[in-house]
Amino acid sequence: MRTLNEDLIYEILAVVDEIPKGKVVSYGRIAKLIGRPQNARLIGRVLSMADHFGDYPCHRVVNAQGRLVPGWNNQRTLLEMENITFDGRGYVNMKMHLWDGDM
DNA sequence: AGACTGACGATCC
DNA sequence: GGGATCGCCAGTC
Repeated sequence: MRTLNEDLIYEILAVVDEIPKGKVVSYGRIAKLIGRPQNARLIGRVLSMADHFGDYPCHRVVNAQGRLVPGWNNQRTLLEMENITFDGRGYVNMKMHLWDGDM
């Protein structure tokens, strides 16, 4: 049986791949979708190695504050290309771009 | 087995 | 709205 980790990766990447262009999702939102509402940190962990599994729009995943990935300054540029807008501090406008999820 | 860490979230101030 | 603290879960040392 696959380790919990492998199953987790599959589910997370599936959700990430479903994120429409011009939208962003918080880690907590994905965590809830995969059935681990309190494991939002796992999303980031998996996404960090998502590139090893394939090409996924991990740049569309931000935290609940709308903050981008620390150390990945280029993420903002990628999001701007997707018509994502930012507020004065460089945070994503969650109110406007937060993906509905499974709605 | 135990302790620390982290692409987080919610709460409190 | 922003900064600080606690809580969760899994991975890593």
